[in-house]
Amino acid sequence: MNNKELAQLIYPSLPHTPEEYESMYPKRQLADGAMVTRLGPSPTGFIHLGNLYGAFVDERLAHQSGGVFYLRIEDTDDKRFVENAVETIIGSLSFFDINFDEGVTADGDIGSYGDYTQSHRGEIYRTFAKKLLEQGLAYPCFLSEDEITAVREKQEAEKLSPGIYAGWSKYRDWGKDPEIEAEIVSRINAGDPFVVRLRSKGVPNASAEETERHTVTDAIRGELSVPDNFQDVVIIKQTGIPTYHFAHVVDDHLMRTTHVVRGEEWLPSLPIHVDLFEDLGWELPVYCHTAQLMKIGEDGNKRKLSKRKDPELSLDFYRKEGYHPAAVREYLLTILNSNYEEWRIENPDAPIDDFEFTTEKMSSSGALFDLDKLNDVSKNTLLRIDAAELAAWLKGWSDEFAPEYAYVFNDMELLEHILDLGRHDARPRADLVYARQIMDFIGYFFDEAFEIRDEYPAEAAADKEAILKAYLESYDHSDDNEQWFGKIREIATELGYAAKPKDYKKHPDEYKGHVGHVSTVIRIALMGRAQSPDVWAIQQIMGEDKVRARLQAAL
RNA sequence: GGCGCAUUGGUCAAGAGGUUAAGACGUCGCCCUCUCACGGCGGAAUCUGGGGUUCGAUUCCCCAAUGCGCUACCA
Repeated sequence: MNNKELAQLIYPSLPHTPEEYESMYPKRQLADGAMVTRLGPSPTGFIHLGNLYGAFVDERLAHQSGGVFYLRIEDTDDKRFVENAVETIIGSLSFFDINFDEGVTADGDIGSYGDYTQSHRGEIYRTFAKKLLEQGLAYPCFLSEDEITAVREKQEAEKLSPGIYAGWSKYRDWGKDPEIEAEIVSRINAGDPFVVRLRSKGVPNASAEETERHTVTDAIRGELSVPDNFQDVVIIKQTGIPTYHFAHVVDDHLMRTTHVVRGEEWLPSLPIHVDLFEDLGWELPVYCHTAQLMKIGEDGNKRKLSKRKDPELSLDFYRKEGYHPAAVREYLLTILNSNYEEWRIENPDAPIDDFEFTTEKMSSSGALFDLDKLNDVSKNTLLRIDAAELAAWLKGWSDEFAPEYAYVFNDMELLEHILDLGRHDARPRADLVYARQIMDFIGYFFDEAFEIRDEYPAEAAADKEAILKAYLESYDHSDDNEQWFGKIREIATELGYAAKPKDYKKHPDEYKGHVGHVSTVIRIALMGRAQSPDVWAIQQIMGEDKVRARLQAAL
């Protein structure tokens, strides 16, 4: 029996030939330089910051070059399936403005390179596996789990590389031994379970000098020197479903992906993929192996972000806290491309997509996630969003994640005034960071959240009533900022406080305190806290009634 | 254990065979100022170590250390 007959025995009926698939999925008609990228999540539905980081690279590359970005569901591991995962994935990403042109959607596939769900592509994978079988580049393997374990133990004892490769699976050389050939045929006929393994061409356990190497271009890391693969990896599992390795090669070829963006954890299996691409006679895509996002662990060491331990890793964290998606994107870009911040300083108002993203500027070492930096980026990002938009966005956030703040949104116009406080000054305030923080920051405007939080300053606590009484009596809501502060100065002076802090600093014995202490008393009565934006501006937004009521209550 | 990738301040990082080794966040101090924020000025803080190559290396090479990853019919 020859290879062809064996292949026929294993896969007797397949609807299409490899050539037919090639013509069903022809090379894409795209402009020069247009990149085709893809995101291939498994359907656990869990998308974390690391996924977003990678997805962002895919999205930018494709959309910046006039190419195509598509979603493929990689569900070759049936144990990982989670209900509604696809919707969750698409939803999480679109929240961050990452949208697909093609692939799986909530209402079926879009695009002519599908099916985009790997578990629906069994016939395609089997067709190409059959081709490899016919050419003797793959073989059926009946090794049981126990046998494989035994092999590995023996290899460990002999200090050899673990795995199935030349010399370790009798099925590999099936053509040479009639006895094995007979066994294979009878077991296939008997319906025994088997896997299809790649018959690798590399020399097992060769020394560094003897190992053949291939040069592969990585758009992030430059030229990679990849050794020959000698592992007979499984390409089709017992279930008939391909492994990642095989699915990656077949899909990315047939879907005409030009750039494969994936985490650096794939680097060690690159030899397998190179081997497979060569066996199938296909051109290699450009690989972009991204560095992992890390986090500092309890032990002080860097470590990969883990979904169990790190709440800030889950995209939900940002949504629940109310980080604006634009801020998260902005932050991600600062760690993705080292020249981004510089660009942003030069182009403070440009849309983020105007930035020319390049893989060359990506770091090949893993970045540590930095919440401080995110917060800073977020402050500046929010400054670029106008109050009405911000208010609407906050409402959406509250509706979904924080209904306890519903009272904030009863008067949207009022909210806009509050949010705009000090934002249009020559040197705008930057104190809005994320929704939950904003709710607290502006809380004193609302009776529902108002509380006296801070202590009255020691210098003026004794005069609290006198100050507030005098203030209330002199209060004129139509005073402008200057008139208003003039009155505070008068009150301060009358009660024995310095009208200017400097005077008090120079002659601390001559005064009880200074005008700052007096205004702090007023600030606390009105806002409940010792720190706030300009009191006059706040009063104008609050309205006279509320101002008088608060002062009265504090007496 | 084997293999792969990585290593510039606390964090993100630019950088080139000869530089006072950028910048941002954070931090500290000062200024502005009725508080805070904003803004301005200034400070502390970095090339993992050891060998080479070289007149000279943080930069190139080797080794080591450390970190991360892979070593599945997971992805």
